[in-house]
Amino acid sequence: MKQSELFTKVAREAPKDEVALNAKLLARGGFSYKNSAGVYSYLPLGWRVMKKIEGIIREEMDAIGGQEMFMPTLHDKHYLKATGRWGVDVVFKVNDAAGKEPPFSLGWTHEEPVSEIAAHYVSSYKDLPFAAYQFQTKFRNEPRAKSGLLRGREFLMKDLYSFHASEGDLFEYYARVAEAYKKIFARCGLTAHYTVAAGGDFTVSHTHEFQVIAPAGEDTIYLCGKCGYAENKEISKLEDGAACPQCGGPVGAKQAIEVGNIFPLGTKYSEAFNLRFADERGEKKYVAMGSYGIGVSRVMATIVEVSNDQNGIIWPESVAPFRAHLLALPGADGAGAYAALQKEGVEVLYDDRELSAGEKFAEADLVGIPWRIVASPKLGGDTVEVKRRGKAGAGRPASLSEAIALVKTGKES
RNA sequence: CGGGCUGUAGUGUAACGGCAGCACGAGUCCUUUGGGAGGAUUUAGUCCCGGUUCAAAUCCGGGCAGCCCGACCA
Repeated sequence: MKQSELFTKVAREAPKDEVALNAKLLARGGFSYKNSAGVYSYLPLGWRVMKKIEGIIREEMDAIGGQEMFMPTLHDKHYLKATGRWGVDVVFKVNDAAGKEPPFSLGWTHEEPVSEIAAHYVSSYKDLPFAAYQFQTKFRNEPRAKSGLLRGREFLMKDLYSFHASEGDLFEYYARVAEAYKKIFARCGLTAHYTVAAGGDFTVSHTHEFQVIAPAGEDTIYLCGKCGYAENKEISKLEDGAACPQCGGPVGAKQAIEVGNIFPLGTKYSEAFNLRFADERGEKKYVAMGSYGIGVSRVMATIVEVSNDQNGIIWPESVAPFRAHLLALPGADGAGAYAALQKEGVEVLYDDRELSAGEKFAEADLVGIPWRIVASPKLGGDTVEVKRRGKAGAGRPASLSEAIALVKTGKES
């Protein structure tokens, strides 16, 4: 797309009410806009990143048999009352008549609705197992929104729920989801550590989180430097410098961002919604469930936290809003290169604006698109410059066709 | 939800209880053009409600909002 047509603009300064690096960079680049504390809009550039992340998650969920669906935001109060979670303090209640009990809550998670739906369709062991997921806006009345997009009152989440005839089958699937999560975070350019944690309001048993080491993280984990085993401080009996319970190596305390979690729920929710099946002998049993979340907006913010330099964001290719940023410096015409890139199917943002070279370079660095192609009057007619965002020094001159091949494949010809 | 801090233009700041000003940004035009260039011009503000006062950005009360620490959490 032509940058002159993009309705957002890059800002030289960050908003004064943002402290977190992710929020500063995302706001400056025109990726996000804060509507109120902990409530953000995703602007065209930011939404493209979100869609890329969503696409990666969707592929991996589909690969483990997840069936995508979409559940409501508005939840009748009988759902949370059934599981004793109506009183959870982060739940937003929606009022109607004054003085009456609010009839609805806004969805903060979806174990209850999905359990009720499953109960409607499941009657036999032959109906199991299955797993369903959605991308849905979650609402949580955080007493204190903070850390920019890392902790909002409203955020996009992928939530997967699985249904099984036995605990054994549940844990088998649980391990498959953990593998899928590892792939997702790796594909998003993140190093996520599989971490033993507590279940909070979701389950009494221990659960697992995926934690990305970052100073902005709200969690402290004890991570083994040798084997990678990790425990969340909230349940851990370890301390900094202790011996790893798995391999005896040294564990270190690290600040980390929780980008995903997986919960073995057991039968808590199936009992509340009478979600039962008849086994091979006709005996009624409760379905064993698991739930598995990834905060999509948090993943985006986490990538920004760990992938940047003093000039701005450095997007991994897999989630970048565009693959290439074509800059037409003053006196140069980038139209031919733009057409050629589009013809080759390269997602390209074409900076066709009348700005000085310095401004274009500075803005391009901030926006952080992986491949930069510069058209300049200093270069010969069909020659451009190619540079990888984050690489030092000037770009490399190349013919337009060489440049396109490089951008498409990421490899020198 | 407890504790703290702060609300003047998009950002940063100034104004004794006495005309709301400056810089940067943003917009328009001209000149410039390889790392945020220069000139002209325009734009835009005292968070809200009430009180005290001849007079309130300034003092008082209440509200609202934002940020930070804690508790809680994808």
